[in-house]
Amino acid sequence: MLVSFRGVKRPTETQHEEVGAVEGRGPSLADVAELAGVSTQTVSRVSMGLDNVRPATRDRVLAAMAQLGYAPNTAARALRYGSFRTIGMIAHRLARTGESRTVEAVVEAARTEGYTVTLLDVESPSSQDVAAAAARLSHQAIDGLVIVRAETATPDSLALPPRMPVVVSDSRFVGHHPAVGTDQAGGARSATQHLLDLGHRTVHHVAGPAGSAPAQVRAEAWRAALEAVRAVVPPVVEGDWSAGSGYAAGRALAADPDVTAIFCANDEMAAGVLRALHEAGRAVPGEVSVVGFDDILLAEHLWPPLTTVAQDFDEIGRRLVARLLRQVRGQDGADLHEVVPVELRVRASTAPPPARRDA
Amino acid sequence: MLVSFRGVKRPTETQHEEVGAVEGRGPSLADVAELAGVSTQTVSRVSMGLDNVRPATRDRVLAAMAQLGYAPNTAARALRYGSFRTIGMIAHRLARTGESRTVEAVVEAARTEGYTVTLLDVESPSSQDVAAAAARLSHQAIDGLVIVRAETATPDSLALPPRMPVVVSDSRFVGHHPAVGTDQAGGARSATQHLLDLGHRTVHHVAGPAGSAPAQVRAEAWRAALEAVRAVVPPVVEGDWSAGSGYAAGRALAADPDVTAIFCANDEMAAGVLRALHEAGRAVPGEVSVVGFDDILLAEHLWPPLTTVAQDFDEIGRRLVARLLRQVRGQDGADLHEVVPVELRVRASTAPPPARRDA
DNA sequence: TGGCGTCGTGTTGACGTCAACATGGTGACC
DNA sequence: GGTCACCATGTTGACGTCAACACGACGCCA
Repeated sequence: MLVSFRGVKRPTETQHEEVGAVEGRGPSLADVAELAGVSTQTVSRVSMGLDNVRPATRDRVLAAMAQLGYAPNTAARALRYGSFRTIGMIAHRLARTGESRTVEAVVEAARTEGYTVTLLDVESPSSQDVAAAAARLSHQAIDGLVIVRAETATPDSLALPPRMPVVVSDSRFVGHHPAVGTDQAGGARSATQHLLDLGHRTVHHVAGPAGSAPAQVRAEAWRAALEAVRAVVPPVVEGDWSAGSGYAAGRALAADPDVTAIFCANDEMAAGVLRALHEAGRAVPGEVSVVGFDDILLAEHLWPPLTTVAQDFDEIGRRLVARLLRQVRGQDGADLHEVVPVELRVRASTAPPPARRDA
Repeated sequence: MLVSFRGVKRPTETQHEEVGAVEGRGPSLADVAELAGVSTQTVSRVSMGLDNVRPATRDRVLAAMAQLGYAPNTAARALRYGSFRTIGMIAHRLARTGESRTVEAVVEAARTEGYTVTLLDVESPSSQDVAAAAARLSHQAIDGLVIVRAETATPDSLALPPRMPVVVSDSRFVGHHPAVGTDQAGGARSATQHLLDLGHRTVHHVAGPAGSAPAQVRAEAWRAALEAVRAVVPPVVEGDWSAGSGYAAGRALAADPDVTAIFCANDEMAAGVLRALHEAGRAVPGEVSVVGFDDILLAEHLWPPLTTVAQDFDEIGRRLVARLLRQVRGQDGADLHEVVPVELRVRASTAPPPARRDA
């Protein structure tokens, strides 16, 4: 776990080059102080905007700062304060909509708290990769860690640096760490119920990868909703969240004339399903209804506009940050799982099933 | 520009609490050294994995580290070395596809260089906001700065902290700072030419916001391609990159029976245009052809699959990071503008125009 | 057996900042 | 006119780490 920090070349010989030479470091308080003819402490006070400095002195210091191009050294401040005001965030495939929306929300929420976010993308959502990423980040300058969709099952909690505050979202680590997540089950249930309410006899499901906890929860809620009305539970078609996998699943489903309603575990896969249905010449929603999950920005502008379960990414981001910062401040240790409600957005991709041939 | 760094409470009174108490800081080299009965320097050597420590001593130190849960203090290391191995990145609306793809690519490229990325989202792409964000980041722990799509025109270069290496992408700051960008003009030209080659008499354009440099470049190249063949240059319909604005533009265009080909400045707006055309009952590509720009992950799964200009986000990310790190190492000062080539991906949304009524 | 290199480890100081305390000067009040 | 408070500013030390150097013990060779 202990990683060398080498490779940072720093000129040791060149003590004080001429003005204008490219130095490895910028000017320090001491440099400004010398130029302004005051002590470093006075410069520090000016730098922090304290008001117990005589205006004439302040002006002199500000002039010296400007001349030298002084900028405070963050490392020194962080060392002094013991905090970086930075949150680490681990995500997987962050260009995917759900992730990027969450990232944006967390960045935004962190900003309002005066924190910035350091990002790490892991190649796979496996426990090892996430743990390795966490270890890497722990060597970076962070005060806490947000882990988004660390999907693969893990036997235990993460091997994190001690004392590192953590909050997770939508992950297997729920139960081991404080968590904030979407109401996956409620969303899947209402999506399925919406289709049943429209008169569909049953609902097919294009699921996320088997190792993904949210995928499992969504599939389970879908199944439960069907069983609650004694509907037939068709076999699950498994995708990998990508539109391509949804397309593949959609081609299979489009070939089955009995399929009239499809609940997709996310909007990208729903887009693929829609394409497959179009290609097969099956009308949406005339012959087949489709529901997604996430409400990505494009959902409303797919064809037809997609009925979907909207996740409140902004709220999740806010709560993740709030929860983490409470830990950072030593106020929150409970491994609670907060659930953020979802909302079904009914658009044009769902309708009652076609008149039954055998009716 | 100088911002206070307050609000970080740190217990000054409590000197050395009992073991188990929640401390603001973790154990330091000194704590480990005391427990292991060695000097801090020896602990440091073990921590860095140097081999000039007797195995017995090393074991003792490692045991002490484990017992105390030691993790090296990044601030102190950064102060010592003068580097954080962290890149700052400023983006606007980063959940948008182009941005999130770039973010992902930069994060990935940075990782292979042993750097992590600190992210800052700005509310608007205006110069002030970007400058404010840069000032904020300069107080964070970064070695350099990547600015993505700082779109709004600016009279001058950014007011950045002195000595801060910067690289920009697709922005007005091109010319003032080293830049890496997509071949906007080439992409727009080939998109337009593709439609002309199919036999369309002219091509309509749904542009990005007027203040955006890439939007202007794309529009200008579209215009030039039309003028080169003496085609009529229809008025530009301006959007704001969002699918919703594309939808609005599409409704207007769909009402005009003379429109047979539309080049959209990005894929999201193209999705909105497609929806508007579908709603208006105009066949794509039978009556109207549509081309996008970006090749977002969903482009292939829109209906019909969208012909678009693919940006090589991974390559851009790699070059941005490489360029920035060269500056960080003091090897690169030229304000060159690197251009990354694009590729037209022809899919199903483009076809020859319908037979002319007046032919 | 003396000189010398090597190996393991300890000591010192510096990175830049800022809180706490110290100092000296000015003005107010009785 | 002396005491005291206050203000502007300076001095000291500590945050945690690590490079440079110091040092003692041991082994080798002449």
